[in-house]
Amino acid sequence: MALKHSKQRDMIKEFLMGRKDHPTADVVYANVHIQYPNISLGTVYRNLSLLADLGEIKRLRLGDGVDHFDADTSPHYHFICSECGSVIDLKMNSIETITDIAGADFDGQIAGHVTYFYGTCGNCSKVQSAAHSAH
Amino acid sequence: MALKHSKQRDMIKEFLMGRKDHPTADVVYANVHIQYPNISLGTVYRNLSLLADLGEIKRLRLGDGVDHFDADTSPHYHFICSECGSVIDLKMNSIETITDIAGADFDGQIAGHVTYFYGTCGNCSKVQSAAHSAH
DNA sequence: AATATAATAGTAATAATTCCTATTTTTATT
DNA sequence: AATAAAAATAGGAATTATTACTATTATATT
Repeated sequence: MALKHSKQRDMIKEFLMGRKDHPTADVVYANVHIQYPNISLGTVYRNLSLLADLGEIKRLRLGDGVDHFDADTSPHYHFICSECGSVIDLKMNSIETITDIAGADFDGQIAGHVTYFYGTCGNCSKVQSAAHSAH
Repeated sequence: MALKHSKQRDMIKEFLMGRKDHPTADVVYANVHIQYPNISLGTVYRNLSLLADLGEIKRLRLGDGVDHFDADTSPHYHFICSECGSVIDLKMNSIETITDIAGADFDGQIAGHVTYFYGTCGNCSKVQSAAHSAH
């Protein structure tokens, strides 16, 4: 049961901390694999899950069918672009009150909420308006 | 391209309209299969996706790795119980303002948000406190 | 150094969902 | 009612993300 140190886990965490684009498990694998060629995909999955269970990273489910991971565990929200799929941190005021609003007329215990926003990111918006004006 | 009528699709929609528990594709299959024994699982999946694309039903992704479906397309929010997995409609005031809050300092276009709440449902809360007081 | 145990690599298995194709249904037209 | 065109189906194969299995290796403890 006692946790043992592993180079693979260190590299996975370190890689994730150096990124702000919320990569998926296979992106983590592809990158760590460059510096540590015989790491296995199973090890990446196992450690991402372990780190998430320990609370050292966060697992993001953003409706695209693949889990994303984030080394930033501070409370914040995400935007996923419907065009290019990129995941972006949102700087925004707190919306924590929604848990109270939801619990006002409910007989269970609300522990929390999952929220993410979607639409067209800044880059894709620019590309679209450029393509439009070119016609 | 023109849509053609099918008994299978009717039965799937009808079944879904008679339920308020947001079943998954295989639950839909298991039930419709009773009255229409040679319907295939692929047909259930295809029609659920088609109906969702047409906007006649809603596809719910609630973080449990399986898609749920809801015949109620009016805007409302869901609660998923971490104990028993049941999905419950929430009657609550609007939280639509969160889209504006999120968009205040963002350079893309926010089209909408996905929010669901989790915790312990009323039933499971009762069971827990009963088990606790029995000690 | 010896031992115990956690972690790994590599592969097999699982689960949800989508894809494929020959056949059947539906719908429009005669 | 018969014909023809297109959509939908059944059944099974394929895909994708993820987890499980197991013999071997790495880590930590005495």
